[in-house]
Amino acid sequence: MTSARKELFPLVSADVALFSIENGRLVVLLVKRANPPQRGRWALPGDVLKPDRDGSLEDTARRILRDKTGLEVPYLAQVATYSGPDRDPRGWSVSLLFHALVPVDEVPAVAGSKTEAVAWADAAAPGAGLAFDHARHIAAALGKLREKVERHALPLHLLPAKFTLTQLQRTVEAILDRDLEKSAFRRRLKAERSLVEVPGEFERGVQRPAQLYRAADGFEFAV
Amino acid sequence: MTSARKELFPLVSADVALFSIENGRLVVLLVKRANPPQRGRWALPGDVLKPDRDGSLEDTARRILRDKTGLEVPYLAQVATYSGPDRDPRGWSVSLLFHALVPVDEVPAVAGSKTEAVAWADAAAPGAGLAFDHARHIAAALGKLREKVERHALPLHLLPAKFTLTQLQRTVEAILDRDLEKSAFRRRLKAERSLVEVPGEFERGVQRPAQLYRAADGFEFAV
DNA sequence: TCAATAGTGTCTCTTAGACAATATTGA
DNA sequence: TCAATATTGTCTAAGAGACACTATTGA
Repeated sequence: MTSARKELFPLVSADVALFSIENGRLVVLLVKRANPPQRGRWALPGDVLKPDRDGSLEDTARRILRDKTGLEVPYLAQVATYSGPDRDPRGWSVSLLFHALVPVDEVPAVAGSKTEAVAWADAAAPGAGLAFDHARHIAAALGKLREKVERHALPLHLLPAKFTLTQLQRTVEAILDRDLEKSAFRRRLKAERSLVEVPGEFERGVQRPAQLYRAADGFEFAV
Repeated sequence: MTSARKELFPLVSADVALFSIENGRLVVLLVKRANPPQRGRWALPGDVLKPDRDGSLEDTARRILRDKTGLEVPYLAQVATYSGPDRDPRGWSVSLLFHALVPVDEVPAVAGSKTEAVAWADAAAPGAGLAFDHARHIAAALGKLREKVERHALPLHLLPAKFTLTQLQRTVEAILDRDLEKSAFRRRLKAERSLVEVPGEFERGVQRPAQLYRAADGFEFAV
């Protein structure tokens, strides 16, 4: 039976690269696998499709994140699909990779509150020894994220509801791993409609207060 | 058994939007379905994954094109994955959509040589009444193609091995559905390394001969 | 010579990068 | 007043669009 299944029906699953910002660094969520195969190794959160519970593979991805982190993510999108007989020791498999963004102010909640072992890893260098082909998955998910941001999509889903332009710039810099020119960056933002000022609200510090902004109504993380 | 399969194992398949140029128009290949479901309706060429024969879903896509058209396409890439319980009457299904390009000089061979009913349709208006969600698939595949070309990827796989700059420009215009400025277009090409002159070879007509070019070694259809 | 298209030159406009100058707060 | 950023302005360079001009062939 197992053999028959192997021959005729591939294993279908979803994996999620959940990104956030921690201390100004772009990080990705890993979980320590509690079950075989690859038990004990770090991996992206993932699970097999449950046709009786999931209305789509995107639903599968959302279910995975709910189960592992308790979060409803504000942004989730397909990155790529991987398939073949050798990716998973259980047999012919298809897995759909998603990437998702979670606001920086929810990061502590994720890392702290779970019984399962979860950890944030540097997105650009998640470490060696990951399960399956997940090192490649992370690289692909990051590549897709960078591609969008390079094309001027604003990763507002990584920020709190209200944020300063400098915070946004630091976030974009963390994703692209390079410094941006302040005045050019701000000029670009003004030309768009993605942001709106929150009138009269400022972030205060030991310096001139910074205007707070929020995402415009109907904002989407896309070009 | 069928019911058990429905519950536990989704149907996994691949569909391919094969694009080419016909009389200066961007066209996409449709086949008339010979078997249920949706028998007799026009659809993208597609088939279910055969785990015993396919090394990946990309292999499935190549096999589909080989079977329906006899062609080995020079370019094939993932567009998106669609999934859910209601897309296909046979039950929970996952289908991976690819787009592919075939050179304009192979178009007559495709349309003519097959026993199955195949036809080229206008890619931007493939007509009503397509099977499944394939109208949406075509739109998505075309959107992905346009996105790449907008980002300055050159669709050389749609052209013969040797081509003129005007032929290339017409091809890009067919994809984007708008006219381009000749001098700006050529300036852009010169700045890249994607093309090389074929020394001493020209396309002749009733006008000044046009220099022939070919894709540079290692050319890839990407940004 | 002319029609037809290949190929080039030049102007302008927009946008991005570099960098400097000014603004406003808490300490 | 000063340190520390926020915010704005200005110069320059690169690239894109518009448009016109020159080049070369067959008929």
